[in-house]
Amino acid sequence: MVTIYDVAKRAGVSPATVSRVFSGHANVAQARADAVHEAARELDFVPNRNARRLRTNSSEIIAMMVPDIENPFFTLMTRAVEDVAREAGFSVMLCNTNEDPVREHEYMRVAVSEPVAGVILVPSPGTNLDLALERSVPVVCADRHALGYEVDTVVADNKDSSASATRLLYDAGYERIACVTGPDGVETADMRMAGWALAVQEHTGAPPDPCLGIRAAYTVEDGERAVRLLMDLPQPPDAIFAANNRLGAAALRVLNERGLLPPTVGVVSFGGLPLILLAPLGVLITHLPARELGHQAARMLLERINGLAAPARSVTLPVVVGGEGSGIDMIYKAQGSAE
Amino acid sequence: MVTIYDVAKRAGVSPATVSRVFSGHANVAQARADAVHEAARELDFVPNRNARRLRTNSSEIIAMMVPDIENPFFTLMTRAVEDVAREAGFSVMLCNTNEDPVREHEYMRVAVSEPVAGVILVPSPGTNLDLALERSVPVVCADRHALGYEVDTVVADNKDSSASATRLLYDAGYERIACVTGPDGVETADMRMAGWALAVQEHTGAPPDPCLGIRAAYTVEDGERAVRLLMDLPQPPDAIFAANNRLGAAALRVLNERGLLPPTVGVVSFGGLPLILLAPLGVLITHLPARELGHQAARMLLERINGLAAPARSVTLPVVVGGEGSGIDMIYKAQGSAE
DNA sequence: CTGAAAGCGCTAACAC
DNA sequence: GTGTTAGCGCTTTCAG
Repeated sequence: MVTIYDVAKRAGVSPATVSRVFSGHANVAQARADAVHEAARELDFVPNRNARRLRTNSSEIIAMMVPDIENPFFTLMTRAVEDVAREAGFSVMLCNTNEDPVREHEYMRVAVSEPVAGVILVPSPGTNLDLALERSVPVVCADRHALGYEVDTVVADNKDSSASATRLLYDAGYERIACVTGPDGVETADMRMAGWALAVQEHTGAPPDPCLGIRAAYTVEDGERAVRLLMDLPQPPDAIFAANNRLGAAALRVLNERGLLPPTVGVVSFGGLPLILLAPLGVLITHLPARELGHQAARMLLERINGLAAPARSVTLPVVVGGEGSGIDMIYKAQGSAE
Repeated sequence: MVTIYDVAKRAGVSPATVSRVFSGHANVAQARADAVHEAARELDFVPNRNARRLRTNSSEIIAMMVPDIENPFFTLMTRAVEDVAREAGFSVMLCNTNEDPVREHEYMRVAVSEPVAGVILVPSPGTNLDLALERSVPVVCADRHALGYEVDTVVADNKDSSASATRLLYDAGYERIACVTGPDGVETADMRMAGWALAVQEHTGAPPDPCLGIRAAYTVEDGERAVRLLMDLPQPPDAIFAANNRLGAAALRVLNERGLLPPTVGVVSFGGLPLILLAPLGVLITHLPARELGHQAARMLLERINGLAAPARSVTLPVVVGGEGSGIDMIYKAQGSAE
C-alpha cells in the first residue's frame, strides 16, 4: 500500500506536506504542491481514510435510517439526502429499521461506533437516541419527531393537510368517510387521523364514529385487511381517507375486488401512488414533500456536523391543498415517481 | 472516549485481553472474559471501528452501486443485499450512479479509499473496475455484466424470457409487435431487445421492421417520447414489448392518452409495475427476480470477502415464463411490491 | 492463556 | 512555509 511517506520521498518533501496537500486547508508552496500531486499520480496514491478518521475522529458518512426502504416515499427522501450529501463530500449508509426499535438501536450502535458524521432518522414509536446524543453524534429526525428528544426535526404538515384532503371528499358529495391510518404511536399515523377526525367533526358537528377510524401496519397486506373490515361494516363508509401510499393502494385493491372503485366509493391517498395511470378512477392524491423533507434534513444535519450549536429546530413543510400544482391532484395528473 | 485501556484497567486485565474478548476469535479464560464484559458495560464501551480498521485494513461496509435508487427494481435488490449483509455483520453504503460512468467512478474512488469490504455494482456501459481490482477489493456485478472484466456476475435470463414474453403477445393474437428498450450498450436493454427480435423473426420469418425497435433512457419521460414515436408511425404497432418497468409505465400512459389501452393495443412490461391494481387492463408482466439477484450477489460477495479465490463465476437466474407462480402473470394478480 | 510493545497511515502541534 | 514528532485506539506478534 502506498502511503504519504512514499509520496513524500518521491516528491522530495516531508510527509506532513503531503498530508497538507491532501487535506486541503493548509498553505503549501505551489511548486511543492505540484510535485506532490505528480508523485501521487505516479504512485497511484489513494489516502487511507481509516487512518485519517482515526486521527481526526470523524468520518464523511451519514447514516440514513428509514422504516421501509421499499416505500417510494422513503426512497425519494433518501435520494434527496444522497444528493446533498454527495455534493458536500459525504456518503450515505442506508439502514432499514423496519419500524422496529430494536433493529433501529442495533443500527445506532454501529453508527456510533463507526462513528458516522451524523444520522438522519425516521423515528419509530420506541426510538432511543441516547447512544448518539451521549457521544454527540448529530441527529436530525425526518418525517416524524422523536418522542422525548430535542433534536432538529423536519416534518410535513400532516394534520392540516389531512383535514383539507378529507374536506375535499365532503365537497365531492361523500358523506360517510372512513380513515385507515398507521400504527398507534407513529406520528404521521396519529396526526393524519387527527386531521381526518377534525374535518369530520367540522362537517357533521360530532366526533367520527369510532368504527370508521381504523389502524393497520403501513403495508398493503395489512391495509387490505383493515379496509375489508371497514367495508364489511353494517353501515360501510362511502369514502376512505388512506393515511399513506401503501394504505391507499390497499384501499384501491379491496374496492376493486368488490367493484366499488371510485367514484362509487371515494378515495384519497395521502402520499403519492407510484407513477402509473389509473385514468378511469377519480382517486385523490396528496403529494407529500418527500424530496424537500430529505433536502432539508440533510442541510440541517450538515450544519450540525459543521458545528452549529443552536437549540433544536423544528421545521414543518407545508402541504398546499387544492388547485393546480398544489398538494392535491387527480392521480392521472400526478407528476414525479412517488411522493 | 472510553478505550480498551479504560476497560482493561477496570477489569484488571491487559488491553490485549480486552481486544481479544471483543474481536472474538481468541482464547480468554471465562472469568476474565466476564470481567471484561462487565467493565465494558459499566463504562458503556463501544469499540472504535476506525482504529480496528486501520490495524486490520478492512471494513464491514459493502458499497452498493445502482443506476437509479428510485426504481423499485433496484430498491428491492438493494433491500435483499442489505438483508444478507446485515446478517453477516456488514453495513451497506448506497450509491446512486445515475447510469453515469463518471459518477460511478467517483464512487469507486471513495469505495476504494474507504476501503469497503466489497462492492456490488450494476454496471453501466462505461464501467471501469481497474481501481477496485488493482487494490483487490472484491466486486460482483448484478443485473448486468461489466464489459471487459472477469468478475462474479449474476443476471436474469433476459433474452430467453423476453422472447417468451413476446410470443405471448403473438399467442394473444397481436401481429405487429414493437419494442421499447433501454440505451444502446446497456446489457439488459440489448438482451431484451434481442429476445424480442428473436421471437419476431421466429413468428414472421423475417427480422423485425427496424422502425419497431426503439431505444429510450430507462425513464418514464423518455419512454413516453419513444412510445409516441412508435404510435405515430404510418403503420403503428398493435402491441408493445416494454423492456423494463419504467418503459412499461410509459407505454401505458401514452396508450391511455390515446384511448388505446390494452387489450386494444397489447402491452408486456418486462419487470413488475408497482403494486397497484389495473384490473380493467390486460397488461402482461414478467417478474424479474430482483430479490434473488440481490441475495445471490451478496452471498457471492461475502464468499469473496472471506477469501474465496476461484475464477469468476457467472450465474443466470431463470425467469420462468407462463403458468401460475411463474414469470409472467396478469398484473392484477401481481404479488410483491415491484419486481 | 496473558501481557508488553510495536506499529497501521495519517494529522496537528510545535519548532524552525 | 515546512519538517519533526507524537500519538489516535486497536490488533498482533512475541515472550513468558
